[in-house]
Amino acid sequence: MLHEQIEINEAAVILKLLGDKTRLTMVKILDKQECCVCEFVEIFQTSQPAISQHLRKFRDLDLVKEERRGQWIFYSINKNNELYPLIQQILQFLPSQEFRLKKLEEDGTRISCC
Amino acid sequence: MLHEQIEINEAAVILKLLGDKTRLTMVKILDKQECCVCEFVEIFQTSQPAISQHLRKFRDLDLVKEERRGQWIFYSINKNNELYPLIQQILQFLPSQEFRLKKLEEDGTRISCC
DNA sequence: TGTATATATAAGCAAATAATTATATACTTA
DNA sequence: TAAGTATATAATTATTTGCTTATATATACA
Repeated sequence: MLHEQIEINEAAVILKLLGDKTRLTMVKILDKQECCVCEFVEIFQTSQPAISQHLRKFRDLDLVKEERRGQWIFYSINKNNELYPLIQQILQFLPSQEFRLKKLEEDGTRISCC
Repeated sequence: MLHEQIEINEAAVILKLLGDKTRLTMVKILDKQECCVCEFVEIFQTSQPAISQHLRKFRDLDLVKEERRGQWIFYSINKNNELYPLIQQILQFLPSQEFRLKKLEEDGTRISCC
């Protein structure tokens, strides 16, 4: 067995968290680059509170790091989290989502903040 | 990239399915041995319809195979499912649940069917 | 054939979840 | 300091989920 073991209950919590297409996409993006709230709002064409609430769930599990820079708060994935190896394995199966940020750039909507 | 890619939406569906401690434990067990409904009822100390409903979700995604033998229906994991490689990776992080069936045997409650 | 056992399904309900709307906080800049 | 922007939080609501109870189906066996 190569991995640190994760208790079933704890694993179920993280899997449920990732079992939402918005959050799963967010994590896939954050695994490659940091991102601020306004970009997620643009990418998912949803409300800012909806995004903030998804991010809070990640924060509550210490899965992301946040760093304020001026008005903006940048989120990145916390690779030190004990659950990160599991997350990383899962993300390997998912297609790159870099096109989403590329699209923002092309549209000129990769907002001021970034 | 070693794996077949899985669309984000499809991955979110399976992760949500695994994001329940009962179902996650069921899959971990089924990955090692087939099991019938009555055993799950005993293991989880829950109702038979509750177990049947969990199993139906697996069947709907073709994640399990069922085989009737007399009165009993034995479930096993469908290793041919395109999502199985992802599931297998996830299960690697989880502690063995074989003790649960061992306990049934010791208790003499590894019921008539098995 | 009648009764018992194993399983599935349907209906109803309570809890959990995810969105919305409204508001608060923090920072920037004029 | 006032106005604007980015983000968080709280309250409300709609939807989803997982359980229960009741019932149906399939098989076994006396």
